[in-house]
Amino acid sequence: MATILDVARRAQVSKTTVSRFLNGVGPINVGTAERIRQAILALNYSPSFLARGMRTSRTRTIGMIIPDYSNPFYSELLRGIEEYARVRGYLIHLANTDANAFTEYDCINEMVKRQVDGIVLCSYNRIQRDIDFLVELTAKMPVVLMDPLVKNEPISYVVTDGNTGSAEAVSYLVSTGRRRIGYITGPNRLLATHDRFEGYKKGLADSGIPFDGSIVYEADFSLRSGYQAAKWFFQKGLSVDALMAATDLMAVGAIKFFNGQGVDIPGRVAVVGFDNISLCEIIEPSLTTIAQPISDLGRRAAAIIIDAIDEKRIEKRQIVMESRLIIRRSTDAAKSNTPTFDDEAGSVLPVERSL
Amino acid sequence: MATILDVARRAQVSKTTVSRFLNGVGPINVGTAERIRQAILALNYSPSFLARGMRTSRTRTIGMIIPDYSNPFYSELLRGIEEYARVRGYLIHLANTDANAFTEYDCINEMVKRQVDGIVLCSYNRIQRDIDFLVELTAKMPVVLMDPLVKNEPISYVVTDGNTGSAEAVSYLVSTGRRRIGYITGPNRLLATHDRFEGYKKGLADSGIPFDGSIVYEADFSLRSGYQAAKWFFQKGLSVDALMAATDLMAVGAIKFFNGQGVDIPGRVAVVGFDNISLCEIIEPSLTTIAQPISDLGRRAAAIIIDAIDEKRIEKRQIVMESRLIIRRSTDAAKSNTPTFDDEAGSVLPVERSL
DNA sequence: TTGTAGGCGTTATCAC
DNA sequence: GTGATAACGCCTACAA
Repeated sequence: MATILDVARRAQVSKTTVSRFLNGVGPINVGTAERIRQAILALNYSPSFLARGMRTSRTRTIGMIIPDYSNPFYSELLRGIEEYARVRGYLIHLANTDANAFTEYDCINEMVKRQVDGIVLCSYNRIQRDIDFLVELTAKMPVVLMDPLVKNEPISYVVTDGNTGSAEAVSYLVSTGRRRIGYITGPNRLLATHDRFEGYKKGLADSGIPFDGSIVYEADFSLRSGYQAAKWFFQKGLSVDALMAATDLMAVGAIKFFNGQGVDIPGRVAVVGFDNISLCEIIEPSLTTIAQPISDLGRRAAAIIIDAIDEKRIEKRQIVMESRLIIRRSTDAAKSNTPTFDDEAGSVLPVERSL
Repeated sequence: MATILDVARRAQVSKTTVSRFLNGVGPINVGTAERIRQAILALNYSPSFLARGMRTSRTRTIGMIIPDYSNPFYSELLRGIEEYARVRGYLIHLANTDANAFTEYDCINEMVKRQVDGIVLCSYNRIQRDIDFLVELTAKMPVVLMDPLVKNEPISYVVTDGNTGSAEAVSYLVSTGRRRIGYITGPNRLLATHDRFEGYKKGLADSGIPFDGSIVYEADFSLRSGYQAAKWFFQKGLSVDALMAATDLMAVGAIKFFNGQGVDIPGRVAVVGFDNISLCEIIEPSLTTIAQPISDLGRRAAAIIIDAIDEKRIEKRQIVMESRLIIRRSTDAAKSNTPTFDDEAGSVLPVERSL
């Protein structure tokens, strides 16, 4: 590989000048610039990321840590991040934690050792020691969470408002005549879980329906756990006429169970998910859901990190995106099961708050 | 961050000795070693990847290039690669090409510039100029393809034998009384496509059924294209009693269409996919498929690269894994739609051939 | 068994 | 406008 020195020699200048040319700093004689350009072309030169990184301690790399490859939500998020990052000259380091707290810790450390410029963390891990660790980390490099962890901590995040959407979904269900609305919640330690659950309760309150903890099941976001949740409701006599789940994956699991038992959806029970992953249009009945602008979340997370680096200000930003109810067949028998093959749902206005 | 010099000073030795200690080369006095160990611990030192990379031109990074985030096949493959790589101290650089040849080329170049130690390429791109480019690349660093591109080129690959499995599936369909078996093929330029298609033809021949090109539809591996394929068959009068697709995603698309039209599966038409992604158990009817050991493919690809680096021999390896027919409801009404929540299908014996 | 010294390819700080 | 020169943190002959 050609080095900057090779270019310098060929253009008959010093490496300093070539470096200046490359980084666009300081004035350069137009003729000189042209000679350098030629030399670079002729030698097919491209600067060494390693050497650059060593000098600048910037690697043009973003670390992304996710808990579960099998959830298409993360694939979609990844897409948003990776596409945006690449356009701006960044590459992604990807690692999976299997929702394990120790692995998560290891992954973060590995990324830090690799000197990534920033980290997008989809954490499943929520004890105070880890929060402290993250706050400390945030002081050293941009970190963006895809779950707001704990309120009032000075950490950037990009999330979807799960409260409003969930409340809206409840109202919608009530408007279609449902009264006993069960809920499949996620891991209790996640704030996103709380948000959505609170929205569900708020929706009930808005409709004057008393909250009933006996029709709430705690699952773990996985398809399997959704399946088991549905089984639990079923074995209890299926006293609900609607079921909301904190994620699509769990809702799909529930539908699988109900389908297997011949429970009519939406006739006997309506089902509502959260996320709007592509699975919603594949499962039958197609799944009504509270849509997150998933790849947009990713793009914004990447933007926060890259802006922070490029503009050298590590300022915390907390972005809350709006959700949107998408009605499909699992709550409305008049809807079709046919996929639309649409691209991502239209734009939503984010609510942002700077720290 | 502490440097090797800090450690050296604290342990009262030279950087050389610390370096030796770190890399386990040359003899070191046991007492000295202990002092170094302490110093490293006390300073929370860890070597700079950048500096190391510069000296050794190794980054402990593997580049992975995939064509499509929305296909769970790649998520699963990624999982295999990433898990295996991490255990051996490697991290993944991930990039998506959207099945675009130019993007693919750019991605490869970006990875090379980043000095990844090897590349796992899921290519969608097959013109000779690119093959030459890859052969050339292979001389410089380990490259593993997940599609054998062109036969007889000295490039490593890890693939599943699509021929045998497809033939087997045809025999199976015939054994259940099917005679008119249509086929949804993939992009013509991919060898994996050919492989599976040839297997299909072989299966027909084995059963004494004449091949009929008029019931073959060329699609592009996407769900949408499978949907359209089914529509095409349907509009032609649905003269087939079975339909095989070169990927699960296309088969799922086809099922979606048939379900929408009220076409009975498997009664009116049986459907068979290829891959065994988790979607097979989510779609209804659940999808009979020719299973690839997906995450195993990933692990082996990663192993080839890491072995090549660690053992410093860039030897080409071509691994062909066996597939396995999994019968579900889309071909057999007696089967259930219930997901098994099994982990990956049992082990299969790979056939390997070294160059 | 350990230390000295040089260089990997950049960028940054000075001078000129 | 341009060029020496000194780091950045590590590995590796070569010496001792």
